[in-house]
This record gives sequence, structure tokens and C-alpha cells, in this order.
Amino acid sequence: LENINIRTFKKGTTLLREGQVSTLCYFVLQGCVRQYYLVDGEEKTTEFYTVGQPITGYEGTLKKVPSKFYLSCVEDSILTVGTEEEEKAFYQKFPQFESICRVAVEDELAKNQAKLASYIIHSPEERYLHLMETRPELLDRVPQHQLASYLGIKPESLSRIRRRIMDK
Amino acid sequence: LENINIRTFKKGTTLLREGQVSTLCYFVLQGCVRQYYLVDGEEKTTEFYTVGQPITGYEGTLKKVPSKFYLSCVEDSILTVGTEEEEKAFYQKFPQFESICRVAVEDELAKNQAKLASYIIHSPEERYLHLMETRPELLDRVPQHQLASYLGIKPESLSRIRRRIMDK
DNA sequence: AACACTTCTTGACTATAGTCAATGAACCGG
DNA sequence: CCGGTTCATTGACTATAGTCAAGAAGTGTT
Repeated sequence: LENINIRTFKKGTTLLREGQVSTLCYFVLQGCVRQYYLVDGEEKTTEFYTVGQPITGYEGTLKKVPSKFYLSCVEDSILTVGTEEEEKAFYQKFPQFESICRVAVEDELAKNQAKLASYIIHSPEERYLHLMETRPELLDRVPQHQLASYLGIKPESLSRIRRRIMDK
Repeated sequence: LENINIRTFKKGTTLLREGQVSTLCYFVLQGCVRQYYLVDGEEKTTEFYTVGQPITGYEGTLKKVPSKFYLSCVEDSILTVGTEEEEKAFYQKFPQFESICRVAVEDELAKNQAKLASYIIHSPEERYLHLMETRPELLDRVPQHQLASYLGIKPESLSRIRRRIMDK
């Protein structure tokens, strides 16, 4: 536990590029990391990782496949950085740790499933209201056009949704 | 491996109700199981599980929390049924199995993340076209209004999307 | 075969999101 | 402090999805 690799990254740092093969995994201690896809030259944000969230479970860590998305720091951020080898070594040293991890990953999966379901069920406006309730800090910390793509809409539409809500 | 519990379920059978606490997990050998939420009296389909897919990783299996969704058989289905106790016993008997499961769950998580991303990125029409490519069987096997809610739209809209595509 | 029931389609209309263009505000970097 | 860039808002217009209502086609049951 003593030799965990903790690093700080400047705002704007790209941790992972499309096409790059990475076996690293991170854990956010401070700051904010954004996951996005580049589609027709447009950035499509699909996740914001903030304090306490693991950045893991994606394809690359398992299959050594080129990444389809980018990871980049929205703010100056402090992250733990783990390699695949460290992980394996750790599992061998402490077998119970793999058990803990399995449960943690199952928990992540459950959250992710619920998130997908919530996305299918709700309208963009409802999604925005939901975000206001569950992650209000994000609204201040993240540029609005990134939030918009995270909600699956264009910046202009988010702007109008905000006005609609204000007017009520 | 010899005492796996395999059961068949009739079309329409409800495996799990909202509010019910379940620690069971399933694996689809044949047929199709649908996951859906009941929102304002309306069924919102969020997943179709078909052959080879595990029905697991949801909140209930971990935390013994009442389920927020339903699981029901779209067709006559053959499933393996596992209890939490069996799972634990199995892990103790064969510790490597937990390792295999951890990787499998990570894989499920990666798939689920990609799915959420794909949902955020694409329009309903694109999502329908994508479904035609990746799971064409579903289009025949599942009633259209269930497909519609799975795509996040109303049945009328799906009907119009289909016509738009035909006309081209 | 007749019936009820569900599902799918269509039409007319409304609401919301997308697009394109313009403006003003905020934010660097020199 | 200036000038350029990025970002957010607004307007006008288009495209697509939602809503409500009607009807047609299909399904299953008796």
C-alpha cells in the first residue's frame, strides 16, 4: 500500500488519445477528468470523473485494444496511476484484494447499468435537472458545451433548456 | 459444474418485480429476457438479454436492495439460475474462478460503458440502424413498442423512422 | 368463424432539438 | 491594455419527436 503512484496533471493534459493502447488505470483524488469521443471532428463527452471515482473497466485495460476515446483533465487533477503489472502483482500478494475488486467492479457495473437506464428513460431536460440534483458541482466546473454533449444535445439546446427552467 | 440449475420459463413469466429483493443471477441459454422500468404506468425497456448473455451485476445481487425494475421473458426461455450462496461456495472451492469472474465483470462493464457512450453520441434513427446491424434478430423477435422504448422514443416515432429508412 | 385485444400505422398538431448565423461576454497571451 | 479566441446566448428556420385520436392488421381464445 505504501508505493502507490500518485501524480498531478495540469488542466488540459490528455491522459489517453484515440488509437492509443493503454493498460493504465486511474483513481481521482482531486480535480476532474473527462472522457470523450471524436466524431466527425466533434467532441462527444460521455463521462466526467471526479473525486472518488475510478477510471477503469474500459476495453483497453483488458484486451490491449486501441482506445476509441480520449481522457483529458478538465482541471488540474491529482490521480493515482496503476499499471496492469502492479495490479496483478497485488492480486498475487493479497488474494482477498481480487475479491474486493470483483465486488467493486460489480458495483461499478450496477451503477453504469442504472445510468444507461436513466438515460433511456428521461428527456434531455429531465437529464439536466437530474444532474443539478446529483452532481451540482459539475455545472460550475465544466464548460457548458461539454455538459451539453454529455446530455446528448447541442450547446444551443442546453442554453434554451436552462432558460426554460429559469422562466418557470 | 455438474449441479448447475437449469430451468425453462414460459413466455411472459416475470422473473423479478419492482420492489422485490433478489439475489439470483441468470445466464441465457435460449430465448429472450427483457428488463424494464415502470414509469408513470409506462413500461420503459432498458435491456434485452439473449443467448450467451449473463443477467447480473445489478444492484440487488450486491446490496440486497429492492429492485427498481422488472425482468420478464419475451419468449419461452431456458436460463441457468444461480444463487448468491452457490456463487460464494463456488469461489471458495475454486479461487481461480473468482479471478475469471472479475475479468468477465470488467468486460461487461467495458461493454456497458461503450453502450452508454454510443447512446449519448447517436440519434434515435442512428440507434435503430445500429441495432439492425448488431442485433438484427431482435427486430423480429420483439414487439415494436418495446423496441421503441429501448431506443428511447415512442412507438409512433419508431414507425416513422422505419418508413423514413424504407423510403430512401 | 367471431370476438376481443394488442400492435402497428397514419394524420394533424404541438413541442423540442438541430442548424446556421450573428452578437456579446469571458478568457487568455502577448 | 489590447486583440484574438473561445464560449454562451439569441433569432429565424428546419427537422424530428411527442401527443392525441382513429383506424387497420394481426393474434389468440373460445
